[in-house]
Amino acid sequence: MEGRFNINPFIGEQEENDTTIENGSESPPSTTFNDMKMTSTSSPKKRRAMQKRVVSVPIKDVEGSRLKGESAPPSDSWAWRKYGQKPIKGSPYPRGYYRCSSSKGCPARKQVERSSVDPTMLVITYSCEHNHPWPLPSRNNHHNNHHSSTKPAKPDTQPEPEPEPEPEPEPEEKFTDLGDEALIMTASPDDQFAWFGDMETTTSTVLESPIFADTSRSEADVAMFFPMREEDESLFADLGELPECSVVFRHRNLGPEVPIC
DNA sequence: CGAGTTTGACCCGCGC
DNA sequence: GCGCGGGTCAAACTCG
Repeated sequence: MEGRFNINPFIGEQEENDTTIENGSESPPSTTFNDMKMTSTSSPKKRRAMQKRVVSVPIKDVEGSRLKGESAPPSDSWAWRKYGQKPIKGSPYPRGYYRCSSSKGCPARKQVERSSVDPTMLVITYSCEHNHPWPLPSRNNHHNNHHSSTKPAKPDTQPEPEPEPEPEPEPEEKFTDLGDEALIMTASPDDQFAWFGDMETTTSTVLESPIFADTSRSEADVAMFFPMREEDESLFADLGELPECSVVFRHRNLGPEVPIC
């Protein structure tokens, strides 16, 4: 685990605009850059609905993964390609923009910046088109294991932890049942998602999400998203607060992986 | 040579 | 209508 700090993109979420899209009923986005532009997070109006998840991670943990520089990306299982960086007003730290490079059409993106409030925390915002399922880290993505794509080179940029899965052709259907907002990702513990449990248990990851704030989420709700075995339950006991847009890790033998965006 | 990073410019939405 | 700020593009550069 050393070199890899896994930040869970599916934790903590913040939806900005879900009004435009309803379950993919909207015409399929061409997912082109132009499109993405429209989806940028700041404008809710015309921008394509994007699911956002904000994750705060103790930078320390990240650093741990980065043996060398202070910004070596916590290698997660996915490849992220940095496509921009900008100084953010009000924050002494720049924000890095990453795009999923694990697969071609991967719509997932993430923004990494150090919290201006708490410099020891790294705030990672994951975004994905509403229509798209969160990249599902399939077992096939092992290549990510060697955090390949992301070059370990970057010395002081931000970390990039995110599982970027392979964009499936028509994933929407998968989530339809789960609900537009529900993000359920399943993966075996030994898979890329292992980081999830790892992260939660070994790091004091802070989940920031409106949903969290809103304690209205009952355990029952959580249960819905975290159907797991007892052992798992205990493992994720602390995760009970995961928001609907979260990831559900299911053992392979328990059922198919179902990512929900 | 390919993949990823860096950096400046451009575009778009929002607030005043 | 204008300016600001955020987000993305794209060319150039670096590294394995």
